[in-house]
Amino acid sequence: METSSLRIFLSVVETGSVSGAAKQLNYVQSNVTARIRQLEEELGVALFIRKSRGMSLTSEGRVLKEYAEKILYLVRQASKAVNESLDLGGELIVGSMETAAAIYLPIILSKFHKENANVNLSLLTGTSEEIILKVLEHKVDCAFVGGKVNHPDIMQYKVIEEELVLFNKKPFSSIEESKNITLLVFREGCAYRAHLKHWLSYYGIRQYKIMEFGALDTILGCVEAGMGLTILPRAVAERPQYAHFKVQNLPKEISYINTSFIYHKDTALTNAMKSFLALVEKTNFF
DNA sequence: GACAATGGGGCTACATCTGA
DNA sequence: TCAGATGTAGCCCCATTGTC
Repeated sequence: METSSLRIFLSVVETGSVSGAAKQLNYVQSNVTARIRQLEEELGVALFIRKSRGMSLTSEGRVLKEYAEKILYLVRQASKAVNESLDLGGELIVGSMETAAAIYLPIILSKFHKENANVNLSLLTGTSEEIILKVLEHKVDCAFVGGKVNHPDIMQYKVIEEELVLFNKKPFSSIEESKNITLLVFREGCAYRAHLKHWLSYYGIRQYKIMEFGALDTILGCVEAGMGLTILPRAVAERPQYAHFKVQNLPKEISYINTSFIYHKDTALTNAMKSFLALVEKTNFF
């Protein structure tokens, strides 16, 4: 069994079809079909259920998927470790939710870069749920996410307790004004979005519209235009570029959320990873 | 029309053989 | 011993077919 076969296998799993995998890998469809067939012959089991539109995993396929992800992760780690031993620096992929990427990461990443100039550092942003999934799939080495993560494979510690505040063009004088509002939020899976919904249900407000965005600047631009409201850490309002926003406090019971630093318990502690962990530990986020 | 499977043929890497 | 020739296996692409 070759790693190239496992890559093709995982691509079919990810895209849900042979043609999708072929497009993703820049192969022709027949090549992917043949490689999957070879893998099935080698293992003596069917890995996929063929459908008229795409393929889905059999129970044996699901077992292989788990091992294939681990094997390819180990191969990547081995490559990183060898690069480090050759003093090539290796690489580190850091995941983060948008706000942490905008507020805290520039400080950490610039420090890390100064101390580890030969490490190829990548930053991947998304919602907390998306980033946690990527940590579990070993697609990022470590990450900053909102809230506490309850998963046995995740190592975590609190880096900061954020105070969340309401960003609205005209602050509410009473909660009655918040009926039929528009929420300006990140995609489903964002910890702040969940907190905002929690805040509304706290006051029994269930009628609202939702507008989703992918970037912090866009959300705040829409708040400024009077399109709706959002909740974000107070640290955002303290940034010079956002200092003109008038923010409103939330009830204390629901205004705090932890930002956690997480990594997979099986993550290989390469020099780059150790160095980043040490930096996060000694950084004062307040 | 979209998608998977199959057959045929080209290309490349590797092992083995052969002759100088 | 070494360089070139030959055979084989594996991977890939193209064209085509079958299924839904």
